[in-house]
Amino acid sequence: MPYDFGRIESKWLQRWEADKIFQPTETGKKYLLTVPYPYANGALHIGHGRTYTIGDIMARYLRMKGYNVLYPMGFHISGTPILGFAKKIEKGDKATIDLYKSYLELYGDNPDLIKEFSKPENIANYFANKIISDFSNMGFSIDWSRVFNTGEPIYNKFIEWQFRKLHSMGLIKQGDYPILYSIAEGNPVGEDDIADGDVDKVSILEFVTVLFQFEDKYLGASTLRPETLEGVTNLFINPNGMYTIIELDGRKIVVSKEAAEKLQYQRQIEIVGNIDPKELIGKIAKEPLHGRSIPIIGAEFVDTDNATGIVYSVPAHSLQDYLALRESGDNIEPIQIIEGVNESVEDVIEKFKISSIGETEKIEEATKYLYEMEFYHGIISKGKYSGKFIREVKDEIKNDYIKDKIAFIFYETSRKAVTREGDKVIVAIINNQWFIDYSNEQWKNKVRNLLNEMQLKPDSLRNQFMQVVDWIRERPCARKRGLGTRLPMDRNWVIESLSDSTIYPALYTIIRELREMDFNEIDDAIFDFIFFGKGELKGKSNDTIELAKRARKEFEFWYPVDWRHTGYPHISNHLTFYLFNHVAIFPEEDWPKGVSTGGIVLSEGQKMAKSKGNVVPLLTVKRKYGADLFRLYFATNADVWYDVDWRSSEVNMMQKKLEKFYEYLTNAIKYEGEPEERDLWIVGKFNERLKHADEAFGDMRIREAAVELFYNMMNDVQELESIAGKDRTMRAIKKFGRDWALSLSPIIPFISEEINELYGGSGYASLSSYPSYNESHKQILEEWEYVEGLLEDFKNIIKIYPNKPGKMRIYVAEDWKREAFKKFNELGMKEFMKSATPEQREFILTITKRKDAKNLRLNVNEIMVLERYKEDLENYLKLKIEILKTGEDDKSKKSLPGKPAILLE
RNA sequence: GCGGAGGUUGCCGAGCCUGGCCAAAGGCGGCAGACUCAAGAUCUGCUCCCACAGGGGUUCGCCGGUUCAAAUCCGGCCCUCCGCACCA
Repeated sequence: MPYDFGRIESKWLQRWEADKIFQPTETGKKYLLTVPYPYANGALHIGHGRTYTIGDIMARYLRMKGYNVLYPMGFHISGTPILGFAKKIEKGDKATIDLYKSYLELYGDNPDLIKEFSKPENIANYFANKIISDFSNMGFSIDWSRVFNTGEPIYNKFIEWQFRKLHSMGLIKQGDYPILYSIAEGNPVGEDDIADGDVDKVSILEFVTVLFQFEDKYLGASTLRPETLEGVTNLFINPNGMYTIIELDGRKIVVSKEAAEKLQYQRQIEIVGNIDPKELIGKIAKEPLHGRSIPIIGAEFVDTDNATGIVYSVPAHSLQDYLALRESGDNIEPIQIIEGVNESVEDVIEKFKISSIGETEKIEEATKYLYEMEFYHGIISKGKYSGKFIREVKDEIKNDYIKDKIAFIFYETSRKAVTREGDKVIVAIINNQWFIDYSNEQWKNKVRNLLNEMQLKPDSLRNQFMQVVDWIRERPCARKRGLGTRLPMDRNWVIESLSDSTIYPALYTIIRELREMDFNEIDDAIFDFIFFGKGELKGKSNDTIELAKRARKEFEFWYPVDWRHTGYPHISNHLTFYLFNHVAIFPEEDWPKGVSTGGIVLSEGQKMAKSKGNVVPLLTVKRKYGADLFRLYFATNADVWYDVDWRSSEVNMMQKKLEKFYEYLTNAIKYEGEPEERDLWIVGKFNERLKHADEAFGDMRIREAAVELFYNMMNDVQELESIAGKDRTMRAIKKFGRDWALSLSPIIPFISEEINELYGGSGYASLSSYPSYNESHKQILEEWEYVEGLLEDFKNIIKIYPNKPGKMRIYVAEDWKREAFKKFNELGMKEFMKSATPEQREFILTITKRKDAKNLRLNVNEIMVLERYKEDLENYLKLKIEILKTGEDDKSKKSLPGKPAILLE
């Protein structure tokens, strides 16, 4: 019977679905296992597939171990991406249209359906449906009766309830917040909206703009190093630039024209007029600390499109300033204000071999070098902060300047950036931005306590989480656009897509009851009742009350989440929010029990990326290889927490192995008759491997379990076949074939069902008990392993034997050696030596030097075992065998108990 | 910078927690053989060096240490990769 995965997989899919076998009811030991829902904006690839496969393998394993496992799934549609794609399709953007047409083609749908995709909800619905079929095809044991998406009204009500709760607990705040922004679009922009945003990240820099008095105005000079203000010697301004006078907080300030535009998005300013830089150059300004007179010097290197387009110059501590002054010939004496650093600006210029100000790259590198040195080791030697380390007072200095109104903050992008449409990206301050206040220390402490109680895999996860909890601050939780749930406190805002997906596993438990409820009756009181058992449902209809009670029961039964698994990039965001929000909203008994993170998937050795053309869609994999093969590949190729590489050549190798496995099991059943007793070591071997694999599964070491049960077991069977021949092997396989298939059911569920049925198993393999360890063949296994040792020795010798041997003499060690060795093991060296004969002493001294001494099998009746396998070995090795007791022969004297001497001739 | 992971024999990649059965699983690649008219596929064996009757030597990023014994434990150093937020 050839391995036809298409036939087998669709057969079992239909049966599973017809019998709804993955829709658990509230009985027995429950286990709620979740994986974050996918974002429904495109076809899934094998990277997504791996995470859900790991979840499913664990779900299936635990189900077979007697747990009542619920593995639910929903869809994420919140945020801007789907909206953005819909908009682009509406606008006729070619790249986006081609991409979505390719998805339609992939799924075998008419590419003309693309028109539908100008509506975001159509994109979401289309892909949600495709993902359901993709996931089902992969054999995931998901309860689809509980599916929902984050855009539907019931979900919105649930999230609104959550946010009103957070708000009432004082965990939601408002404040001003800098953000990347496109003037042309009038909107905030994320990494995805920026050209090359993924490869060259844009961050927000905080410049301190210091005000230097000039006549009735001020010049706003920007710096990233406000601690050097004491050392200022002059100002630089671009003679070819355009400058504007603005009014801010009642003062007239000169900045570049570009800066003035940006500032309109950051502060309340008014444009007063323009000013020609020539009117400034050569004149004098006053620095704000002591009112020293400072010359204004023209310098073309000043970029008017970076910060305010005016910089102050500290030649003693800035390479660029030093070089500029040296080249302009202005005779200005640097003012040293930092000590404790061994190298001066001149030294660094020397060190990096910089000859002119044009060498931008070298200067950048050297500046970083100098800055890090001064920041970590430098001590301020002038002014108010004298004697203090820069790293300790830098922030204080900045804040003092702002307080004293001699400086303000100017936000700038870390590099020049444009959107994918080519519009300039700047930094804007959003007023009254809503935040979730993750900086709250009491809240953090609760999360820390939870982390100490939780099960986490891999072990390093606990440290990583603790670290994140330490540095996490307020997080903006709403945006002005996007799909999702409107913020109940202010309906102009939409809850941001990571913030609306933290406690939703709770919704899986009750969604079915909510759907039956009269939608208008669903309100906060209903959620309070279901989740906390609080309050009475006054004024609700009887049906609603009844459903709410049922929902309460479901929730109490299934919650908390026993395990959540996802990829490691989620540690610092989603998983952390998941913990924080559970801790805030739910009572302690409903807090998460365990979390694990997994590695990512590489394709042919590289990160998957559309630009590299190595993205492998889940669907094509399923069509080409079948779900079982896909699952087996990921199970065996790397442990959960490591990255895994998808290489088609290796997948092909694995396919052959899997076919062979299937062939063994389907063939074996056709063989009549009982197996030979002497071949049953294979059953012992299976049980040993099963025991080991069971332990590994329990600890989520899926790879170890899979390798043991699949690879190693296949090798054992092939070993048996090469010695016992096909017929005997097949009859032996029948003895444990069904258990073998069942033991692999979490990984290859379809083949498992097929084999289980073939072997007359009743019911579904997926719902069977996991096979249990049985030690009835332990003795024969040990005896066989003794023979394996002999074969090993034979191989070593045959390698160096000049021609083909016709005969092998096997000398079994004399009994006195066995006795001596046993005695030695019992008594230990010291005691043994006291009572031993000289002959015994010499023997023990020589063999204890051998490193394999501990390995000897002493409990085997060697002659009996050798006689049993003599014929098999003769056929296998193609020579005659003679079994003898050790005599006087030199070679034969090498025999040890459990390790006979061999003589070839 | 902060935090995490890791550097193993031609390549990929186990082992390391719980030192000795470790010249170190498995796969790829390579070599030889079987099969074949031939190629491919498949199967078998070999694949650090030297011995050529089961022996010896040198290896697991580098340098030291602990130990009878270190790829494994400890200390220091060098190098690589990943995450660091308003983005799903």
